[in-house]
Amino acid sequence: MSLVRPEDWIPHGVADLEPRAWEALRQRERSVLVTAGAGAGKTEFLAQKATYLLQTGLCRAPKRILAISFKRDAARNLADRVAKRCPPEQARRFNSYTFDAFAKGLVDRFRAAIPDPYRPAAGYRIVMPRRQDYEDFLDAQNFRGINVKQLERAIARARLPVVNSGSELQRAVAEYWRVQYNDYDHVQLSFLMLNRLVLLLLRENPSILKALHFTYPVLFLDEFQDTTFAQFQLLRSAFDGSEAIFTAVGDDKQRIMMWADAMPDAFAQFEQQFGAQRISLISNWRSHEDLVRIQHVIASRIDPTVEEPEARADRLVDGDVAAIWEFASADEEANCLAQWIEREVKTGNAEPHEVAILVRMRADEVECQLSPACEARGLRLRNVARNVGDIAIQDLLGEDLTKMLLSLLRLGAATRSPENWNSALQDLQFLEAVDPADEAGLQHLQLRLQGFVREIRRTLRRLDPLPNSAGEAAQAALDFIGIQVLRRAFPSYQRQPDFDRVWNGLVLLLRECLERAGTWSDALDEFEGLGQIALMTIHKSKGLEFHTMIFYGLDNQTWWSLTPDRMEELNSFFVAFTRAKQRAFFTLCIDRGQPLVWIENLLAPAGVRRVRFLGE
DNA sequence: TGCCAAATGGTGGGC
DNA sequence: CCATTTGGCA
Repeated sequence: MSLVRPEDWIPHGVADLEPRAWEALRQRERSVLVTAGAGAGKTEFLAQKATYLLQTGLCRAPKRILAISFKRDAARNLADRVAKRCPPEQARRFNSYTFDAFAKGLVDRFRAAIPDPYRPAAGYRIVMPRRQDYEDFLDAQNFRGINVKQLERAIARARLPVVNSGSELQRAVAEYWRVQYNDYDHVQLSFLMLNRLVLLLLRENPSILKALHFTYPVLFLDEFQDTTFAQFQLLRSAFDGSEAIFTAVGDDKQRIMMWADAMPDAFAQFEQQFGAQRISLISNWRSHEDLVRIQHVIASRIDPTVEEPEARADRLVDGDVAAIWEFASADEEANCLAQWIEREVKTGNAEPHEVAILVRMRADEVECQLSPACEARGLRLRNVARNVGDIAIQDLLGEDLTKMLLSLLRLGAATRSPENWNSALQDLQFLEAVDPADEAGLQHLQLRLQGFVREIRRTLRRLDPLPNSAGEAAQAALDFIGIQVLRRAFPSYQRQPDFDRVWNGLVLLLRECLERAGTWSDALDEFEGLGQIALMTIHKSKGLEFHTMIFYGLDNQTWWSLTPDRMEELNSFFVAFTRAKQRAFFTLCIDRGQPLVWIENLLAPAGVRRVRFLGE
């Protein structure tokens, strides 16, 4: 593989980088903290920098790049972008993990090196404790002066070994570890516990630390503003004292996870501990200049020193691009919103799935409030957080099982679908662990898939697209994969309850979709949320973008905490506003509460007005 | 058991 | 902020 000289390297898939992005890309002497507002392309920047380092040989085999994100989506997205630009032997050296996957990987690889009594049995299980589980523990162990938040924070900060003495909180943490290790063959570890185990592992094993330092001279950190104390500690314990160069990207104006233990000063800590140079990007590729101007008013309120971004997107709509819509009643609000969206769709301004309705909280209640009015106009609202059975729709859609079964069913519903054929073939190749170089093996898979497609087409023709057919259709696809094969390939489906949770949700949602769809193809579209208006909380919308963003409920009851001195709430408002590519609207209903006068005063000079919304 | 005052939750993610 | 739950006490 021939390498590109650094001075000859050019970006891939984008026209060019802004000058500051070039500076941050070429900085190899020290760590950089790339701060940038919404839509600046922070993730894309990381993908370009990875491509640069790999293609120029500045990161040369066997050295690797370690990229760490919070969400699986983000980690996968980053890996995909690099894989698209680099040949496989280079892309393989770009390791994109979530914090938790990275921690678990270390525990699994070096389990034997974890000192007693913390070394977990090989068959340990991952648990995701919910509030109730912590409460039950505190109840059972009679820790009465401790609440769930305190316990969780204490576990996140505890250094192993935990001494079972001293404060009640410390005793609770020690007791918690003991209880989780009670049945040694079925040790139950949460991700928080895995994090603490990694710290212990690295402290006790300098050789592992050395190996890490050797393998990963380059580190990327995505969404750095949301780093928790535990995660930051893990990074420090793993890479303090190494030569590793970090590239962290983030936006502290979008820091909205402090209530979930994110550090209040992650950027300052990073600059200090890792001697990082701060570089701010100024382009906004998402929103047009009229929106960017308004965004900057909010941004300046959050951080008076922030630079005004340069809008790099075109304005494609006429009329107001931002406003606060006032309604006389909640019913009028629902009807007018549905009517407004219906008109937008009819006039071709925006597709339903390009419109998002965002809420502060309680998306389920808002769904009940808005859904009937939407349905009455033939619009569908998808509340991504809604549970089907025991799993949220958005989680269900992210599951490997769902993705595989969906492409198989798609093959049965469509006459020709090269896209789904390829993804089904890839899934099959992974499931059966067939080597990409094994021509005969691949040939065999193709034949098997061909046979299946014939069969599933027959099945779907025989089964009417009605709710009662959901189970049988899904089962047919699952049988093709084979449940044993699936479980071998995906450890997360080995436990029956874990598999059932996904399976039941899948069948339930498919059944629901078949209630309103006329064909299998429509039902699968409905399943994926095609042509539906997305409804979600601001937190879930982070990182996403929509043609038109409508925030439901800009009143002092929904936003009880949006006061001039509560910074994190203003950040939330900023995140909501900056999801919009073309237009951002906010609804206010006197039924529900009073206007937020200080917010209106802030936005008024930027031309955002409160208007009494009238339907036609 | 019933009453009233005080506390609490609400926004999330991870193999 | 406010609806709901919890806790103390009679």
